[in-house]
Amino acid sequence: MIGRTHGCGELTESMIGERIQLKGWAQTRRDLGQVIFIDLRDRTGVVQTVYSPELSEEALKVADRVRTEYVLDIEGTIVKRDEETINENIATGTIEVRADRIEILNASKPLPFPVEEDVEVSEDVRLRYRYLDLRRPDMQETFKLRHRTTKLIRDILDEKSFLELETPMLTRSTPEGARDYLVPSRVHHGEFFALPQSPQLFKQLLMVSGFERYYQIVRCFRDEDLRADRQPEFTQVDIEASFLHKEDLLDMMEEMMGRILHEIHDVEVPRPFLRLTYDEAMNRYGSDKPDTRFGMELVELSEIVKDSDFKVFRQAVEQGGIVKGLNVKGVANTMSRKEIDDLADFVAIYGAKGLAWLKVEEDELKGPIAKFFTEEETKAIREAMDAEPGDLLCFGADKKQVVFDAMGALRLKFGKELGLIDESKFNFLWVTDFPLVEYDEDEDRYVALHHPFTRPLAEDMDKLDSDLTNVRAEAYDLVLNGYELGGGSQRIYERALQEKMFTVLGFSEEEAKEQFGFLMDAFEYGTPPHGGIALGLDRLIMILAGRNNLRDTIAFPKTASASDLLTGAPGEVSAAQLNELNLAITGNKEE
RNA sequence: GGGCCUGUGGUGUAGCGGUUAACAUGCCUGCCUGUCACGCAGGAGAUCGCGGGUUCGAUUCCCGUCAGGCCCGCCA
Repeated sequence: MIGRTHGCGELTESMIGERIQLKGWAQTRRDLGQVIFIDLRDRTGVVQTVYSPELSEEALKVADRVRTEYVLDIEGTIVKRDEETINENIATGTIEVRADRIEILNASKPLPFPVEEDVEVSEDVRLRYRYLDLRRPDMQETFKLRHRTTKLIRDILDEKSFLELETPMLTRSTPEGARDYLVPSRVHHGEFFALPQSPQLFKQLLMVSGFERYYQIVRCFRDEDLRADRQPEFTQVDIEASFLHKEDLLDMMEEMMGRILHEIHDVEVPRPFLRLTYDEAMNRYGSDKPDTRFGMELVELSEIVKDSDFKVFRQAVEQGGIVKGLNVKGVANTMSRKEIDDLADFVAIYGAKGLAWLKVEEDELKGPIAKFFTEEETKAIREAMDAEPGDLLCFGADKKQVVFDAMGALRLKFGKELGLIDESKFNFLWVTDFPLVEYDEDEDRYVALHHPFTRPLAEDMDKLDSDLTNVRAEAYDLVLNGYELGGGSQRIYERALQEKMFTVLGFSEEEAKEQFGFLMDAFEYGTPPHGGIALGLDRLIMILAGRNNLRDTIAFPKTASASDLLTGAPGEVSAAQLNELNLAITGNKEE
């Protein structure tokens, strides 16, 4: 078979008169009887091809049989279009290909949905025919963008002397963190591998090995429920370095992000990135991944209202909780009473028992709770919240976490609904000084907020015994437009400290040894100080591509219920396969 | 595990307690030499996701279930 001389989208006016050969898909066919137009598409773009008796009777006959998405091989000559037949909607609109030979390389059944951009098709149909969905030009663009981004990341890390090293997919299940995807071992009766949640332990071991700078663009697996920005298998840019100060690492990441934004969107990201401590982020935005593309920050009101007659506020503070306000500018008179009341249902999702509110008027605050506040309290609230007539003041009063979650979500909801978010912005920031651990009520013990290998902040080291919940971690999260793009930390590299950490987390000495002994053993052989970060590549691409769903950045993603509609995975396996693995399926689905 | 939304020709939608289930697009046939969302004429294509209930009668109302989506829990 003869090749092609050009891509459809590569043809330009400078090639007029050239004889060329193209291969691609019939995007549309316009049959006018004695002249037929076929828009031919390949991954480079689209060009109009023409068939008529003057060019070739035979080619016209073949073109007559062509249907949408037939695969074609054509030969012809590039000609300039007449002025009045120019199509400004396509890049090659000033020229066309007069074809004298056309061969149908393969036919296509009528499509389940059109291969075009901006056509709404239900998600299940798209996923069932993913190979057609991926043919759509906007999807092709997303994956070209993904390629360019990963190539740039590789180039940058290579420049900085990082080695790309691979780590196992079949590894050991560890109790901390997300639920593992398990793989039964045939050789070892009753034993299982786990697919990696991340290559965390291996990359640390590579530091022990003296590679000093490692990276990997690597698949990770977490058997947890999905979200728009969460898939059970996803790709991480995994980075680890020895002898590199935290500041140098963060700076390098900022440079990387800056270069990506420059390359992909020709945007210059201001550096250094904003930094917020975890406490600051929570207090100002009610989130550890704040979207800073708009203001509307939460306002601390606990002090002002702690002695007020409004029992809900007073008691919240008395019981160790907080009161936060949110000033929603200028909506007091545009929102109906029902719309305001419905906000209570919204915050209830996050565990809030209700939502107090006040409308700001010229000389008073109006609303069901207004009567509870003294003149001084009212004045203080107005000042603290920068209240102006027409504003709607919303209040959350409860345990800290409930207030943060509810008010943070409310802030985001209004930000989106009121159009306060500048979609052209790329707001990066670092969140630092996370708590090292948090208390897990279900497990009745402390669990690592990041993971158990995260180094406590040096100045908090002495609080590990006395004041554990106030020990901060030397950890940092990278946030972009309200998405957690990645996170990392400086690691523990001494056996004693690692052992201490496991003790704090409630591990017995035996358990720690059994599950992480290999790591602690390694620490005894000259382990360098090290730290690293992992970026969610799919999320980065999602934001860069202006999508709001991770599925659009993964070629073959899973549905919200973690199945693959294209292949039908997961599926049952034969009794023979189970036998070989010494496995038996017990019970019913319902149980 | 829980909450909410959606499910009607291939696709996207409309609809309503009683209809010949509507529209657009796609598909098929015919006509057409400058279209580009080609046009024109004709045609085929739907047990209204599935099961049960209420009712004289259900695509429509109710319950359950399945599938897809979003969210909470979970997850870094």
